[in-house]
Amino acid sequence: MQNFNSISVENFIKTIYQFELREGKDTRSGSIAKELGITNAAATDMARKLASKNIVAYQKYKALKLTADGKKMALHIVRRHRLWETFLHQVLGLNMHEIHQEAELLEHATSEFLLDKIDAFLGNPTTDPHGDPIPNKNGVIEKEKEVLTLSAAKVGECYEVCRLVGGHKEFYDFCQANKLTVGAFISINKQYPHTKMTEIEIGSLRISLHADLAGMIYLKKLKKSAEHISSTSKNG
Amino acid sequence: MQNFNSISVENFIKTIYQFELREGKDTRSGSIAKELGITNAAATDMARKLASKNIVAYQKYKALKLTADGKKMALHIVRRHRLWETFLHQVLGLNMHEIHQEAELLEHATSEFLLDKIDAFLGNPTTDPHGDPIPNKNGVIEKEKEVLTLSAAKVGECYEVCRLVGGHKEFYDFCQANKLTVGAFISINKQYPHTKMTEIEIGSLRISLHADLAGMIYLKKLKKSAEHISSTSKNG
DNA sequence: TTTTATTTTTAAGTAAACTTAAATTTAATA
DNA sequence: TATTAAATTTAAGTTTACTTAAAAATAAAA
Ligand SMILES: [Mn+2]
Ligand SMILES: [Mn+2]
Ligand SMILES: [Mn+2]
Ligand SMILES: [Mn+2]
Repeated sequence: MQNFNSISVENFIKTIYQFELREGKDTRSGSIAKELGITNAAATDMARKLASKNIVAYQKYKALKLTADGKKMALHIVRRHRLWETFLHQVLGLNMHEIHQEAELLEHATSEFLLDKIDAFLGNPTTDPHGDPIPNKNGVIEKEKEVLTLSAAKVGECYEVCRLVGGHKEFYDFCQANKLTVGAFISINKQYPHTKMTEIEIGSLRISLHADLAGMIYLKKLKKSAEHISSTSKNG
Repeated sequence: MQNFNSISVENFIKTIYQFELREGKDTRSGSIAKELGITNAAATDMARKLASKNIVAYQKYKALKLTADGKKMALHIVRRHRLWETFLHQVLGLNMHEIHQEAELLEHATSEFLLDKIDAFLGNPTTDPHGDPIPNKNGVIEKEKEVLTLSAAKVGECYEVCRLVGGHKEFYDFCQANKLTVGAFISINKQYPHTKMTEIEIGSLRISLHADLAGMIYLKKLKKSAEHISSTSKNG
């Protein structure tokens, strides 16, 4: 494609891409800086530099946006990240948090050649262990399905957990401890809008989650009945 | 152990370590610079910097030497490199040259945690696919066996190929094309000291190699007879 | 042992990726 | 709307890992 980008540049581009998608996150330079653990000044410098290379569409004081080129780059990095996550999970058995951490480094040290080998070895997977879609070799990614979070789910309905969008250890520890894994089946017992709590049932467990956590758990509605569900859970 | 070293520092330390071992290679700053593709001036800078951190024992105009600390660091990098090579070969089926290239990058992006997982997955291997020993977790490496190269082998004797010390694609391509793999059995037909050629027999093949290549192929003497050998070759 | 060639070091400078501190702009609030 | 607060940008400076060019030291050749 073009010459090679540094780790700092790759992380910067990837972060903008991810923040553009996730609601509740903006792509102002300050937010990107905070996520990357650098100062606002450094983020501005980087934004200006990438703008000169037509990777970022930069306007002073405005939110950062990727150009078409930038987005394509981001998708290639995301592909490396998610294929590594899938590989580390399936082959070496690392857990949700561990795969993320390791992939964060490996994504910057992986040739196209090696990536193809990993992809083929895994049988060209389309989602990673967190339920996130893996862009294909051309940078094409399955567009976000009409998903809803646990916070927005309807009382009485049954759902399948299809995505865990966290990133931090504590979140995944909580999910694992409560059998909230991708593919798990749950039903909604009650919503408490004022306190922002959701009470769910998973297997024989009944747990209450605050929106801070529930908003990171994405669901897919099921047709099946609740009774049927409890006996066919994929995970657990 | 200590804070983290950059990729440049890791490659520098590793190169000194490897050049210290390989005969025909010296560790003068110019040699290291050439190997790393940097200028002599840059190598001198790095040597002085690492000397200030007690990683390199540096004296002006003298060959570079690692301190005890430096050697320990080098062994940890070598461990990462060789475990990755083994993993890529055994799990993803990459060839001799490919594993080296990829490991050259991955070795700098691998946590102790992940390395332990890889090590355990492989069953704590002690040699990599090139026949090179893998240092253990504490940086202890099996000391070089009394090995001889193909150039120095005796006519009429039988040997097992135990190490391919090349590094460049063409060498490995040549070896693979001629069934010269680690574990292969060969016998020496003739030595031509003046032209520095060695004629060997491997299976039904009879090939002649110049010392430039033959010097990179290490052998272990066998007790078995040549007849027995041809029917029990591990590789091929 | 001179002279010459090679190697190494020093000096000065660059680019990337940061930092802190001050100036500017935008957003929020009284 | 005027004032204050928060975010962003600019300016200036640092560290790392290089570079080129000149000076100094070592090694090789005459
Ligand atoms: Mn990363
Ligand atoms: Mn993921
Ligand atoms: Mn390397
Ligand atoms: Mn090797």
